[in-house]
Amino acid sequence: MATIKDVAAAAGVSVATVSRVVNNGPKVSAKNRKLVKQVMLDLGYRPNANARALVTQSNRTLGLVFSELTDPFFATLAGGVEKIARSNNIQLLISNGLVSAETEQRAIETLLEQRCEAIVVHSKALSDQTLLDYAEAVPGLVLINRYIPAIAHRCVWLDNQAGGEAAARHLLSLGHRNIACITSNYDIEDPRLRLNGIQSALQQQGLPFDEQAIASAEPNEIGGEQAAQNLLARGLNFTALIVYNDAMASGVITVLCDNGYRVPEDVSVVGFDDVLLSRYLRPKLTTMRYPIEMMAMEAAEMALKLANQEPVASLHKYLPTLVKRDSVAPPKA
Amino acid sequence: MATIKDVAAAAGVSVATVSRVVNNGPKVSAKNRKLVKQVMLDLGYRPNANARALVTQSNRTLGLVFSELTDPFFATLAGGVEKIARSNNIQLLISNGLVSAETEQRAIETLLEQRCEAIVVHSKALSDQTLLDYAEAVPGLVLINRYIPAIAHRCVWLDNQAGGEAAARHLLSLGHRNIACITSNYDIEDPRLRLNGIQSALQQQGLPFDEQAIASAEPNEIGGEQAAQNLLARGLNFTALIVYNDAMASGVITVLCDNGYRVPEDVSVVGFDDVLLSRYLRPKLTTMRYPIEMMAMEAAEMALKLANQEPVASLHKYLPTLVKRDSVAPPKA
DNA sequence: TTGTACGCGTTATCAT
DNA sequence: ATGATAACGCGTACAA
Repeated sequence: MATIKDVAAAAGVSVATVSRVVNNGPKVSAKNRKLVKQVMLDLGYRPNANARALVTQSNRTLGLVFSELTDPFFATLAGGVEKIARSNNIQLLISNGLVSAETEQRAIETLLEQRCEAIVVHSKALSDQTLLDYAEAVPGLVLINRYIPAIAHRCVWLDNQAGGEAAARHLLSLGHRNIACITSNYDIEDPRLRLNGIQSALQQQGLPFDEQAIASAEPNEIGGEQAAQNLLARGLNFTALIVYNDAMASGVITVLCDNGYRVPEDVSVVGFDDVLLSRYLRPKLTTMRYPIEMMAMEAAEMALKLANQEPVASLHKYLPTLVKRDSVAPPKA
Repeated sequence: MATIKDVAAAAGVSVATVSRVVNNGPKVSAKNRKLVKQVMLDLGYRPNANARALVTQSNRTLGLVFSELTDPFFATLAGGVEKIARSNNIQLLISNGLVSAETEQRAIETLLEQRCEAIVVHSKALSDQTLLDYAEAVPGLVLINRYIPAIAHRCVWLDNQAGGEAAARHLLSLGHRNIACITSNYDIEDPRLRLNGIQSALQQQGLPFDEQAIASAEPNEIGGEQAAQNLLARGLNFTALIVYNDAMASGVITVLCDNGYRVPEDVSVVGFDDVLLSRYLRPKLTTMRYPIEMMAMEAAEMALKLANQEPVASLHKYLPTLVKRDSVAPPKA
């Protein structure tokens, strides 16, 4: 590919002049400017972003560490980050952290080697300390879906406990007293926090929280089916089900229907995330909205600001909100 | 951030030696190798990928031009590309082409400035000629979901016409004679080709293709709802519906049910794409599977090979296959 | 085994 | 207004 030297030679000017017209620099004669532009076109010249990054010490690139593009939740997250990158004319570099601490770390390292100015990290496997170290070393690094008090202003996170509590409260207010839970078996804090929230809402009503009424599985449709089957097999009496996420809820509803339970007449179901899917399900899913796109956009904006030495707010906590649709009803008398 | 010089100085060796240990070069004493590695850790040294790209003339980066991460179809596409990039230890650079020719072109240009060795392009707006020019200029560029005969070996595409035909054939074989269509109003060739396929299947049975039985709208759930309403409003008799994609089909089913039609007892519905959603719908959607992830993976692999001067097969055409689920049944007698 | 020095494509400084 | 030229951080041929 043609370099700036080639252009300079072909146009009979110096590289300095070419550089000026490339960057719309001020001091260059109209005649030369036109000439150089023509030569650039003829040669198919495109400035080399790598060389440029080297000398300017900034490559206008935003890195994103996260796991699965195929998962609608993460796709929405990535979409939010991409929007901000685009509107700022910044390139988006994506690095997959999968689920293990090792790959997450390697993903961050790769981004650092690329000298991304800003980085948005979704990490569940890395320790607080490791993340703290990175945050200290990289000004433009922000955490999404994770809260570490020492760097609270660099974290964009959701109050999972409040979410669990709100879901349970809603059911309680309708009169439900036998509430079962289906949760994720991933060893991260999100499921625990949501469960805590549920428990807390129950306790405030003086109701017990039966450990037997909790089933866990992989946080996807299949997992939802399995967990629902396990729950049914225990022969419990429940009129409502709080499910870890919408994907699981979908599987849950399927199993419920297959076993002759009507949703919501016999069993109410509440999901979590408010992923696109929840609007397509029948009945349409009542769920806790996880404003992940908005959060991702804020995270990206913060990362850009921080990379640019600009200040950011000190708290970026989001609250899930209840989206009432058709999968919840009062319990039968 | 520490440079190779800093490390060299701190370790009391030359930059050449440091470079050797960084790249696991052969000729360096065990003592020095260990020493340098330690110093790198102490200083938090990370090789600068930009500088490296400059001198090696390759930056191990794969670019992807496409539109909407949030759309499950495109997310799956991106996921496929990402998989290949990851397994080859290559960075993924994402550039949004939105829908316009101008932005698509700018997206490609940006990727070229980054000197991506390989590029996968999903373009609907750019002209054949423009794409041809890029393909000629960039050896590692491949097109996905687009077929340009002159560079057939650089295209990974789906036979949309065959898809439409197969969908129609399936319904015909079940005895349906009144088939209506809901299509996308985007001005790209895919909807036209699918319609052609349907028409062809009908003609082979000596059946007419009623232009009145076609409704078009935006290719999403809302569009599906609108198109279905329009179709119903025309008071046509149809026992089956071929819909442009699964998202639209979802809206279609909703409207159908709301109007007292049962799916599939009263009306059969066939979707297109076999997006995750289709398995969650009730009834589960019968649809034409668009093997987009596989196609994306092949496109990415091809791009990498071509960038590496390796040969690739001459044809990469995919056929949509029928996925029978629960939204299709024979017409009532 | 180790070090020196050049070049990769740019930008930016300083003369002219 | 224009042109040399010194960085930027790194890989590597060549010399030692």
